[in-house]
Amino acid sequence: MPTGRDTPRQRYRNQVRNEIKQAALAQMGTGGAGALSLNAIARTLGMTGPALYKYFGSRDDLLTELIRDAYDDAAAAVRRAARATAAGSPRERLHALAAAYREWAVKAPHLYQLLAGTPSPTYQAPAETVENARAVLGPFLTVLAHGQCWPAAEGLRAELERWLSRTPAAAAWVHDYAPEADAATALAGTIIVWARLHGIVSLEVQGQFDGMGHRAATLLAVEVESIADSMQLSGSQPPA
Amino acid sequence: MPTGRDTPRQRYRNQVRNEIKQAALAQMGTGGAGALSLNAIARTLGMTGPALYKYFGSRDDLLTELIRDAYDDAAAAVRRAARATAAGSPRERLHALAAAYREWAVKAPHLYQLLAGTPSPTYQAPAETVENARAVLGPFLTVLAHGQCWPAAEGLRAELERWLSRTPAAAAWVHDYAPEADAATALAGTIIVWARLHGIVSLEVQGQFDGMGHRAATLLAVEVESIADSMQLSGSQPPA
DNA sequence: TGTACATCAGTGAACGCGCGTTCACTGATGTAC
DNA sequence: TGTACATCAGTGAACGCGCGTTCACTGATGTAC
Repeated sequence: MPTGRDTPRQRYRNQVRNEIKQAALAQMGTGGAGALSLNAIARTLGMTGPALYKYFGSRDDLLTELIRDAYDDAAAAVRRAARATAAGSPRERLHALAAAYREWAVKAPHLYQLLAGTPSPTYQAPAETVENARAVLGPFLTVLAHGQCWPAAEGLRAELERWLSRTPAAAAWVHDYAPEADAATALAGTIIVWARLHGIVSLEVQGQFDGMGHRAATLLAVEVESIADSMQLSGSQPPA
Repeated sequence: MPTGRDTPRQRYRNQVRNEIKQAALAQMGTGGAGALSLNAIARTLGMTGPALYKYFGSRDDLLTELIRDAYDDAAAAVRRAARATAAGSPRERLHALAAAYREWAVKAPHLYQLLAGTPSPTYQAPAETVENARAVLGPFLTVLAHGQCWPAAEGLRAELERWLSRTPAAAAWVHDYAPEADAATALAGTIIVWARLHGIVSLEVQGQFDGMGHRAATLLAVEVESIADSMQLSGSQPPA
């Protein structure tokens, strides 16, 4: 379907670009980190290796774009959950955001590995990455803006408060997503949720829970409920 | 120093084996997962590639041994902390175990990546791995044997209880480390601690906290204190 | 509508590279008598 | 103590492989008049 001023050639070009990316992800699915080979991708698309250079400047360019896409995709999934629960209680929303993040990762494990793992020996991630990660965590700030700090977390909160006062870009980010909140408290909660999410999801995606008798979703719900209790979020836990 | 019946040749052999492993780890430090090259290792030791085949059957054999060593090392670090705090309160001991695990990982990030990440495209981990992971987590079971389950975690506990009754090997493992305890409760707590530890440590080791204004140790202490509160462990938090 | 020209996707050959692994060998170290 | 033999660490050449990337090219698609 032509959109506006896209010429047929451009549409074809975009289509092939997407096929290349798709093949690249599939290939990383079986083989992990550094298993991305331009020649192998070309082969699965019925092309020869050099043809890919019409679409991407180099192997690293392709990798960079895949990582950017993955961040965008994750951020979109979280944002979607935030919109879908806009009318819910903070506690419900936190459960929804965390579940959305986990489900996104489980559905697209190759993408998750791209964000979570060190992708490749030689590859150096672009600085842009920080921005992208912030977009994923933003909605958590919004929800946790309704939370209180608790005694054991005061030390963490204090470190973050000092940092925010020294780092305008970070303060602006928090303010964007949680304008009314105590920034350091919302950020402390977000970091905790982030670490808990990452711990559970990365263990699950790497199959380390396979030999254990619990579901990752159950574990995640316990952990989200725990932080919601600590921060005294209002609302009740949604049914599983 | 010759130990018993070690001939000089065997001592030399062991020494070179260790030098190879050491070089392998250093190489994985700069380059991550699949960056392990026999030829490169040999070069740094002033040898030629084929010489390594006198010490290891193949590249995969070397990798397998490195992973086994890493697990042993991690387990030893945690065990050491458990012994050093044997007289302490459960809460103090839990902080000590978690801190020991994190410090081990931070001091030897290459080793940690070996346990945590998917090591290499082609490499398949041996089944032995589950045993090794259990040795690392064992001391946590012992300490958390003093904990209570809390309402939000009942669902997780129930899943684990069902699994333990179906899986004698797992039940035996828990019983070894926590003979007096409610096995499912101790295990639920251990899995939560494991996931929190892994989340924090892997984010730290991958440098994802670098752009943020808190120390990982502070975050870990908050998280350990949180689980200690949830499980009503006795004792007070040791000073940082 | 038809013709001349420009664009550009894709090919095939070639480059240099490093890899894991094998093999027959050299030469030093250790052992048996 | 000296000699004959076995062990074994390490070498150097060679194998086949796949990689990223370059280059000059062909041929189809699109554009301008």
